[in-house]
Amino acid sequence: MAIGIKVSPNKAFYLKDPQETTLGKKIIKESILLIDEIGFEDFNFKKLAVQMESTEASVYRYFENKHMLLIYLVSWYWEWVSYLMEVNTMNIKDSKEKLKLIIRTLVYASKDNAAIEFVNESVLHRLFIAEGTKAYHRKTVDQENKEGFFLNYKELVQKIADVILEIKPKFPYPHALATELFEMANNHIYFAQHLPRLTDVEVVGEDYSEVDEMIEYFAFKLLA
Amino acid sequence: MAIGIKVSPNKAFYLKDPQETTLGKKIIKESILLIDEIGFEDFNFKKLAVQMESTEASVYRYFENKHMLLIYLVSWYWEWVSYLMEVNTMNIKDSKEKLKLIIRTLVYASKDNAAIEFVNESVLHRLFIAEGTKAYHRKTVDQENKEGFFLNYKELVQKIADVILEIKPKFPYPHALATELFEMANNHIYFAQHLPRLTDVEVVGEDYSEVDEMIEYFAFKLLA
DNA sequence: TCATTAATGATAGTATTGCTATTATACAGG
DNA sequence: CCTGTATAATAGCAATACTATCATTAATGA
Repeated sequence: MAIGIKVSPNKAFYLKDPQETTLGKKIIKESILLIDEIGFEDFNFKKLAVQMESTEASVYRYFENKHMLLIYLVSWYWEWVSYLMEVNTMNIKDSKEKLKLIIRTLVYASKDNAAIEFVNESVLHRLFIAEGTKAYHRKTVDQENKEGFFLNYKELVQKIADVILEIKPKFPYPHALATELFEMANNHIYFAQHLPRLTDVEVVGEDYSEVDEMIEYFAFKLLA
Repeated sequence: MAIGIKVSPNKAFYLKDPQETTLGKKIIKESILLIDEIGFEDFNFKKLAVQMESTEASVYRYFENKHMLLIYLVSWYWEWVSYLMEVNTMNIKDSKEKLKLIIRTLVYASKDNAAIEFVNESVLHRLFIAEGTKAYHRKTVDQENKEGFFLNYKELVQKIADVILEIKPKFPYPHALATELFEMANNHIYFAQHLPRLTDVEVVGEDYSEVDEMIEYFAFKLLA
């Protein structure tokens, strides 16, 4: 996300646009750090206010509750990855090469970058891996879906699916494969770090190359 | 799970074995129904007590908190699927046929069956699809993993991985593929029902056949 | 049959969470 | 300098997440 570019999550996510004010940006910045640190279950607006040296009431002026804040952050992540994908595949002609670069983007989403200064994308990536699915695994999913809460995810998947179809126009499951590539990237980074017997790859520090290799293997085997 | 067979989740999950008493069984039975109905976020022991016509304090004698109850239920599900897999592939010689039956089991886990009378496996399946990942996407995952909370999942994955290796001994990612088959089954049933643009399959009522077909396609393409 | 114990129910109470309301202060634009 | 807007400070309330105590019942067994 080049400097000056603004990520634009759905207006329905917030009561007041956090990107418009200093306090709002601080909420985004600090909530990412705090959720990453203590986990979404233990996170609340009181703790966030303390960490920000602001007040609970002020945070509530921006977001209805912590679920809406998570939706906002997760949506930001989807948009951010979409953007990275675009940038990284720009001017690439070969579809297979494009898919490789897409996979690399999904795995290494956090790659440092001239990004929005108040968002630590690397931490956001980790947050998404750990908490992302909680955004849509709720009883409210259908209503929220109607209101467009997950559009960014769908657009991301559509973009990947388009490339899949460029490679193999008759592939019967382009969206499902796109979704799986994205989910696999996140899942197997998490499994490698926390439940290693559920995977075959290792992650050492920031080195996700084995995950990248594996997903490439899966993708191209399926599209062979 | 033939009548008389007892599922045996880790003792560390509970304060007092719920399978040993009438009230305990009622907690299992009613909590599955209530979580399925209102979602895990809104679920609490007070509401469960009301639904059971018991008291909050009584529920707390069995489970430390709702997270531990979820771990118990999820673990039950993993064990139940493991058991079904065994039964369904018993006496099957051909490894490919075995994998097909395993996939069918993962997708149709809820298939009615001479099961434990106080657990509605069909509802448990739905609950797992919606809430399952919340059991291990928590800050406590490493500690809980050490205490063996996820052994049932690992054993399930190992069983599938063994069959994968029977089919293709040199397949480089047997555990990851096993995990993905399981995760895909759950994800795409959920996506088909709630976020259809993330997948290519349709689920109509209880008919998961398109999911089954798709996962078979993925698995055998990868093992070709 | 009585005494003992274990399980549950009934009730109460405390600390924290989730959220709303009110007023005061600061400070930015006209 | 005035006026509106954003934030801070504070309070408060209802719900949640437990814990403790005691009474009641059921089951066990001497």
